[in-house]
Amino acid sequence: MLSQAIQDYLKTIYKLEEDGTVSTTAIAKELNISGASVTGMLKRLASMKLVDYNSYKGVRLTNEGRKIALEIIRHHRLLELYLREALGFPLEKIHDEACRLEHVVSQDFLQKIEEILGNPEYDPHGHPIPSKDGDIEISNEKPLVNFRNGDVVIVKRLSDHDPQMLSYFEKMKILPSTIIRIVDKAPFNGPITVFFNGESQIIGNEISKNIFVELYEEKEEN
Amino acid sequence: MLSQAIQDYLKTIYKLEEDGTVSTTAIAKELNISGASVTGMLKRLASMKLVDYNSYKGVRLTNEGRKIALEIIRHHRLLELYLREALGFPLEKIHDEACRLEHVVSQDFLQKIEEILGNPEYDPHGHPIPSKDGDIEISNEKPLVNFRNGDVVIVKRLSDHDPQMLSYFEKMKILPSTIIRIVDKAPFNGPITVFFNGESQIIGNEISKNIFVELYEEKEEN
DNA sequence: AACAGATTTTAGTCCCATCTAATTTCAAAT
DNA sequence: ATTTGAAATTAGATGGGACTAAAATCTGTT
Repeated sequence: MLSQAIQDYLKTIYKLEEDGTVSTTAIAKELNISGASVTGMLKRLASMKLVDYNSYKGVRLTNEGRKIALEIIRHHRLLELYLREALGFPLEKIHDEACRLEHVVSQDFLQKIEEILGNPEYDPHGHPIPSKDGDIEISNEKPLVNFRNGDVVIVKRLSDHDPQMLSYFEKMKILPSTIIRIVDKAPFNGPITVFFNGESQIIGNEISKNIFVELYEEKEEN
Repeated sequence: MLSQAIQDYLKTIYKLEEDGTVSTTAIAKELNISGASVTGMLKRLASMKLVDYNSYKGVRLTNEGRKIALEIIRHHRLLELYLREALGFPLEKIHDEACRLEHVVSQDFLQKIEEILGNPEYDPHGHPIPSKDGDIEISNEKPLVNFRNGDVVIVKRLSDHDPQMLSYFEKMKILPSTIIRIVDKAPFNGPITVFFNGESQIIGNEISKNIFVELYEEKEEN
């Protein structure tokens, strides 16, 4: 069994990898540890063939490393959903709890909750849940702020970095599947007036960068 | 936060404490580690005021140490019950899973599952669940083997050390609350014929030492 | 081409929790 | 009272994973 520390490194590298190779400093920041510690661990991970590492040039996951990262992410997202659906956790508390549980739950446990949840595809923030084999949907939603007046969009995913922001989303009832019409974007990166759930709301420009949406295609009645 | 190792030591010492002070070797056996390691840790625990420790004379929990041990045991037993009741785990698998989860679940998590379980008093093996303040029922049931022909007893608790035995109990439907009549004890520590759930069964002498029961007092109809 | 500043790595330390081997202490029996 | 065998402790080592301080490397700018 890989240590919790190693699992956390792999998970972090996976998340950061969207922007090409991953720098020592980026990992250090994400995990709140010193750069020197990261260098040390990257060498270990490289010797275990979990990452490809070149001094001063950053790091990438190997296939093996990615597989493990996705396994942990699978645990995390299933747990988040279970905490929310079965235990009624508020959105802003699920992340931390899942971060601790993800390293210790057994396959039996995961199988049970997956069944109970009905083989879900997305976690409560809208992230896709990797399959047992490590397949994961590639999603390409964009931040709300990128869209234009009059656009009607559907929320696909919320950024989950800031618990307070999540708490705000929950209070506002801005959640995955929410359908939003952009009424007005104030100039100079000002607030955005939107319409959803039957009323107008104003949301800040910064926050709107953390709501990831797609253009909403009206479905035909059947 | 105390390390998982420390939590495990305290839990183990608590369990062994029924027989007065606890020896280094007993702890070592229980945790599957060397005696030398235990001596080292006992010194640390003593310096943290979690145990009273005298070289060569064994160890006892302080009140503070006992409080923490009971907290962990509370986690463990609530989790065992939840795994069984809510997730349908088989009896023999709940212990290991709970051992891993008990160190990482939050108070929020425990509160939720306690609610869902309806503030239970016993875990699936029949052990009392400590309260939040660390109060725990003192129970005084005796092994089935101690009773005599004709006695009618109620199962209070099953020994949870051997998963295979638990699996056997489950298959036999010998569980806490089961009412058993002792029909015949074969001589020379032979097997015991018992009657319960409408049929006779024969159980081995060894196994009967792991079923803890009390004399059953017939309740009046009301 | 060389320098400045940021990034990264090296060198050396620390703490936790374990280990083995060697030694000490205890307690029971002669 | 001495011996002896078990139990416990000490001594010293190891690996994991973090740290700080110092040195090395990279990159962008002049």
